[in-house]
Amino acid sequence: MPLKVYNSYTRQKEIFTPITPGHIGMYVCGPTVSGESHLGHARPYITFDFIYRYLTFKGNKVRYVRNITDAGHFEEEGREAEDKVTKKALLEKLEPMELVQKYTNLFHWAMLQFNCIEPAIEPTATGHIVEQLNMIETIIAAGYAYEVNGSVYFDVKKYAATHDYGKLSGRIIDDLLETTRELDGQEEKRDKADFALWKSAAPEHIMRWKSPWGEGYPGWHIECSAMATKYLGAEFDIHGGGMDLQFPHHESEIAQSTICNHHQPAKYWIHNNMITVNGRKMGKSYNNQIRLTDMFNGTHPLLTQPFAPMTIRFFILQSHYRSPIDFSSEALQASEKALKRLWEAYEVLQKLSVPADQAAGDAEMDEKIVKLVNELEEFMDDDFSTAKVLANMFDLAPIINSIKDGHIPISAVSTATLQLLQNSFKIYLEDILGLKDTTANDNNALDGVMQLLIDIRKEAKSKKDYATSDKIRNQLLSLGIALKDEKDGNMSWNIE
RNA sequence: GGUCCUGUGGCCGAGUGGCUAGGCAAAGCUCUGCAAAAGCUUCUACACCAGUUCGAAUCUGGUCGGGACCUCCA
Repeated sequence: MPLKVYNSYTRQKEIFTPITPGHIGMYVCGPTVSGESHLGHARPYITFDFIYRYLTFKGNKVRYVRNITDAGHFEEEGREAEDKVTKKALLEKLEPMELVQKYTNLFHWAMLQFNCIEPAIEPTATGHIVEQLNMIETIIAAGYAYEVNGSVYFDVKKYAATHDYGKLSGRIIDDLLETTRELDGQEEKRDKADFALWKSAAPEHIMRWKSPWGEGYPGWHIECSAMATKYLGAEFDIHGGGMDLQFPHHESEIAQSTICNHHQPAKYWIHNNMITVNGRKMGKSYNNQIRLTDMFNGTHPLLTQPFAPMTIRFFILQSHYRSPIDFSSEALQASEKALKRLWEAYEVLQKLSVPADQAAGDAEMDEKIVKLVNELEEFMDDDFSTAKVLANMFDLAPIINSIKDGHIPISAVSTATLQLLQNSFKIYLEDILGLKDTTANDNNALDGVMQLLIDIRKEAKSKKDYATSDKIRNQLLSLGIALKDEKDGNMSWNIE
């Protein structure tokens, strides 16, 4: 079955065909490490993580490149046209690279919490100044950029005369909002639509590099173009990022790369939608961000409790990546419970076993299971519909639990079907959706203690000493350990 | 102002013109010493108005509401 993806560039779902069969180049805009990641940042990285996982599952070798923006984008509208990283560094009295390192480490830690597979290459902007300078020189030589007072700007008007500037973002240059504010550097530009490739650095600016136009630092857009070209070539398969990057960032990347490489950089542009708070995009502009560390700790006025990284991942998976999701503590709570239920069914499933070569005793049930399982790939092939994948899994969960409870006899399903079900749950839940058990316990001592308590409680119950059995169960619960009596007289437990 | 997206049951959210999305919450039942869990059942909606169609949540037009981008932004 062919994979179909929605290409932002053509605004339609297309059959995905890698440029080189079996190999895929994917570039995703990474974080600007001038501050701590918030909930909104989690979405693209989780989204492109399951996309990466799925492409790999489909038998492709994927080179996943995600940059670290550590040079800081100049603030085009800022009074001082200061480098963002530098500005914060001064406030915190840290060396710029010290700050960059701190937030890079924090970012990596958060990605680990979310069970995101690390990219194959994670290039930094500061590590690719040479490549960026080369690219800028090529653009100047081609006549599409000009230098003013040590800064270099891309000539959008000239480019647009012969190229499709605005196609990706659906923009018409003449319709761009007229800004009335006096902006730094604005008067240097020949046209308000022009964007900076290189900015001359003021004397107090710490991050600076030598260039043919004097000391300065690179513009934001050029870094992605330079790194993507270096590691993935003039044309690669996928370029991803948040929808808010379509303009001007990705539009500008297209223009730069097209002039340098004579080619639109990416065959497929994939953009994830935003996470909103009370209907408003989470971000700097609205000052409504919830930092990831606050999510994990529950330390934010909007949170009623801490939320585990897997809960957040599951929350994101429950809606389609191109739909906006509105954050709320209630919605997260629902996700937490749903994930728990699904995961417990999954654990039950892995413990089921049937005799080899058993035929299906209930053909209808057997077929139903096979159908639900086979649809999983169909859904993922349809532009990564993770929400539908989960819906089918929730349809399968009661069947699994019923088999365990005996409401559905184990003889109803064939050996092949049970194995298919077990394998598929593992592949989709763990390998593709990237979920994992967060309550997993690998402490042998605790296991032993729990077994001891369960034995004592069993004994008490058999003597109808309910005072003792209830005491054990209640005390454990107050410690956050839930003990459940099962049908066969056994007891199971898990840490809440 | 320009470009675009969107309005689904108590809440969150899938939705390809005709077929129960799913989750959470709630209620009832079964199981159970009690509880929890689990299973079964119930609650069955598509902002409003008009149109196209045998048939529209799904297409078209309009009205009203919400949002994104046009500035750093995931």
